[in-house]
Amino acid sequence: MSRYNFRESEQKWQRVWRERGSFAAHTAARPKYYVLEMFPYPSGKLHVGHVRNYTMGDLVARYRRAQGFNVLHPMGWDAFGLPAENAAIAGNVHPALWTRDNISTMRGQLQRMGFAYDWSREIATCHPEYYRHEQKMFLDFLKAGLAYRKESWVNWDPVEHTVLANEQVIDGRGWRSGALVEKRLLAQWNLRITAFSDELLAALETLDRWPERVRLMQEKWIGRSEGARVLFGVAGRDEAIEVFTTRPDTLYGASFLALSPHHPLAQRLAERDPALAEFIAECDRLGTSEAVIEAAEKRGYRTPLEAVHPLDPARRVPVYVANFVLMEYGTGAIFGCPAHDQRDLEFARKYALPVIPVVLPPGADPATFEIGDTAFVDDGTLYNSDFMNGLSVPKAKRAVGERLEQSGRGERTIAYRLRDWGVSRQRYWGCPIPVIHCARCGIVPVPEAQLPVELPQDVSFDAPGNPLARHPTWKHVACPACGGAAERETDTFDTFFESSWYFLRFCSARAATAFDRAAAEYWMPVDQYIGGVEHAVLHLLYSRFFTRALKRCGYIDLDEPFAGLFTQGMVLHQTYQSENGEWLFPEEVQEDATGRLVDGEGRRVTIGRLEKMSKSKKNVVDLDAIVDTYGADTARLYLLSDSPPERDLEWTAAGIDGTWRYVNRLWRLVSEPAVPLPPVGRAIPPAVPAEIVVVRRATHKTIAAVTDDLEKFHFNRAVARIRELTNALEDMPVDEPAAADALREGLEVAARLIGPMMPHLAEEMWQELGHTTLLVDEPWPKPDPQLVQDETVTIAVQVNGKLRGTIDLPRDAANSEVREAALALPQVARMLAGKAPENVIVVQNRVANVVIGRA
RNA sequence: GCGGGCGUGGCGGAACUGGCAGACGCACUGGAUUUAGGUUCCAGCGAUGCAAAUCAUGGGGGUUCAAAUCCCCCCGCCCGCACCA
Repeated sequence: MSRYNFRESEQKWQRVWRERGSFAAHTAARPKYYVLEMFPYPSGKLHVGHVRNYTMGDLVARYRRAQGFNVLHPMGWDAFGLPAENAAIAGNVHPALWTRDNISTMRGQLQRMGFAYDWSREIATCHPEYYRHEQKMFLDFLKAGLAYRKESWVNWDPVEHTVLANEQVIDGRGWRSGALVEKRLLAQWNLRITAFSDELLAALETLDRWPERVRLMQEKWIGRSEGARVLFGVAGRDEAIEVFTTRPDTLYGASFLALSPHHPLAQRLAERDPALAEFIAECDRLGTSEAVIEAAEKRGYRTPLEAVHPLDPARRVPVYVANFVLMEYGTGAIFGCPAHDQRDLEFARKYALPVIPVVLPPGADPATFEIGDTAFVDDGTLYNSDFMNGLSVPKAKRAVGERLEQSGRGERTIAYRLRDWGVSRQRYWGCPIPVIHCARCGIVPVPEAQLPVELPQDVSFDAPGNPLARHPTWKHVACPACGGAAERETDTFDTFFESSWYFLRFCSARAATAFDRAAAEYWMPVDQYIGGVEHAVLHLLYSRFFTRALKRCGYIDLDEPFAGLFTQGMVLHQTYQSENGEWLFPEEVQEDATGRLVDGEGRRVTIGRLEKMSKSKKNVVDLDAIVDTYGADTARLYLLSDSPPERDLEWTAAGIDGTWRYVNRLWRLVSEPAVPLPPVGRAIPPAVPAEIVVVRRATHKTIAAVTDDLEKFHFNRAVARIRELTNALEDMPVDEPAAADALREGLEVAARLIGPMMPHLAEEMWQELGHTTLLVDEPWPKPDPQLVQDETVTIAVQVNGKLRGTIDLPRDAANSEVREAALALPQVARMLAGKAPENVIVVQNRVANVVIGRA
């Protein structure tokens, strides 16, 4: 029995496609389709998670191509980033070389998978030919007021002299140095994404081919909330504290004010109050991560200040500095109303502050209503609130807003959670920010003619700090304005900068400008973007902003870069640990004679949790080994078939084995057909036996179902349908007349349908079936409408909603006919016992429910 | 903490707009073929039960002729939280 020779076949077809330029995209009159997968960071080797992503993208690209679309399907490298620098520090290899080698490895792996990319458009963002254009964009943003410099807080590692990412801060210490992290204020470049807050929020509604959850996450991230700014006086001082609140209606329930540790007033007080300074320092040790801050125990420091209530000057409330108040949101100060906010309530209980209810729940008695452990946060009727008494919450908000505005003690306003995008990084391996600092002229943009500002090659990583800043000559330049001695900016861009416009570069990857406008206007927006849900907010929001910023600067007339988005799940694998707790690679684990899992030396191995594949836990599979053993197509089909694409997938050895067996079954069906096949192109006789019609129906139903499934990204279901068709073809009644014709029809359909998933095998099948064309150039099959619908349907018969039997009737039979047939079923008749049913509900072609009185 | 999501046999999952729960596969069991292993083929496979039947979609409640699907409460797990990409 022959096995499918994937080694020969995959190499052969990859060569044929390459030689024919099958996947090169050109602008054309045909309708375009731009398929894009989130490009990888070249971290070393391709990860199975990447392959899952690209397999889906390839399926879409090949499917749309077969449907006659002019498809653009490019690939490139998000090549700047921290890991290259870490490798340089750890392994004494230059980031550029490390990156180049990784790209070369990973490109080879992608090519082995047979993905239909237009390789002539490959880009790597670390090349000056790429990043020079974003330097120009930055200068344009600067002119347009979309880029500016401001001080912001960062995690500082005092040993390494570097800024740390939140993920590099572990329990308040630098991940490598172990030093206690400090917070520092640093002048940083920012992009004014908040200028587009409303637009970015409103346009989410237009993204109807985006997952609901991603739109929701972005909506919450932008976090528009209507509220008020309220001025509290400070007793005995000529000073005011401005707070932002979404609940100005609860102002009479205020029992304290809380300032962010970074609030200017808090900082000023700390200068003369060592205990407060120590409290602030403690808060700072939490780092900048919002998750850590919010999860930490809520703590406050009581300052000697008392705030004067804006609506009642006789009332005073204490002023705290609290670790949970963020300087970045609102005004960096809040008023606490414990009765109607859970966090405030916990704070009030802890520091024995009064809890004054001012909103009465519907039906509650004002004389007895009290707040226990739970704040009342819903709508109700205001009381204890002077002029607001008796109003509902929305009406009270309006009333207090007007009152504050009249008295000059505040105003209604809208706050966003969204903050401007800090793009400065104190790192070497990134795109240099093209400005020059001159002692006389201040900040001077690098003249466009001098772009790109290239990274110096000769840098060292053997000392702490940013190698760019330490470089002996690079930063020293003449000021373009006055000609005097000046210094380059040594910060580089956040790597999200590169990924915020790469989809535009792909439209004309070798253009002398950032992109050719006509090409971009032809290809954009991306019709189908595919990537991990972990990018749901940052990358996707930055790209949406960037596109708008480019529009404002006259680059392109486009608002939304991604018309369709699909977010796929992760690839998980079992973890294994040895007796001493070390992680083990899957291939280090075996079964012993008794079926227990052991390592190479026969020691007991414990099975850990199912987790995302990661190098640190060693629960990874080697892609090259998989492709060596099973071939690219088997890996591709397995990744598509085992789980719904949006859900996580567990990689198992048994799973890929099963897929490999199917690949061979499919190949045998074509290479060793049960009956000799008729020649290519012979028409199927008009009249064939009923047994053959059944198979032909299966074939055409499969076309319809698979097409529908692919449209809806139900790839696992599409694979199941094709397997059902294969089962039907294996059971072909070969002795019937025209069986061979129906078999050829079914096999050709199977090859076409499986083409986007297993392109090499499909091409091989197509050739084996006698075709001289390339399957990749064949159109997508269309089902015969006559053969898609069955003539009879099976209708479920229920009694009181419980299945009691089924009846076969012609499709679309009259309700009366269904009713009669249902009542005639012996099981039903028995339960009726001669009585008439109370009701019979008939759902066409589906169900008949006989309702019998239960009395 | 906040925001988002998920939960169906031993396992991955299927089930359209509320209409036959378990398609398709993995694993397993029995049988056939094979020198052996593997492959291949046939049959079985949610639970209890001889059967009739009953019970089953994380748990509890509700709406409905009918609920995996809609509503309320609870539990568990996963993802994101702004300098990882």
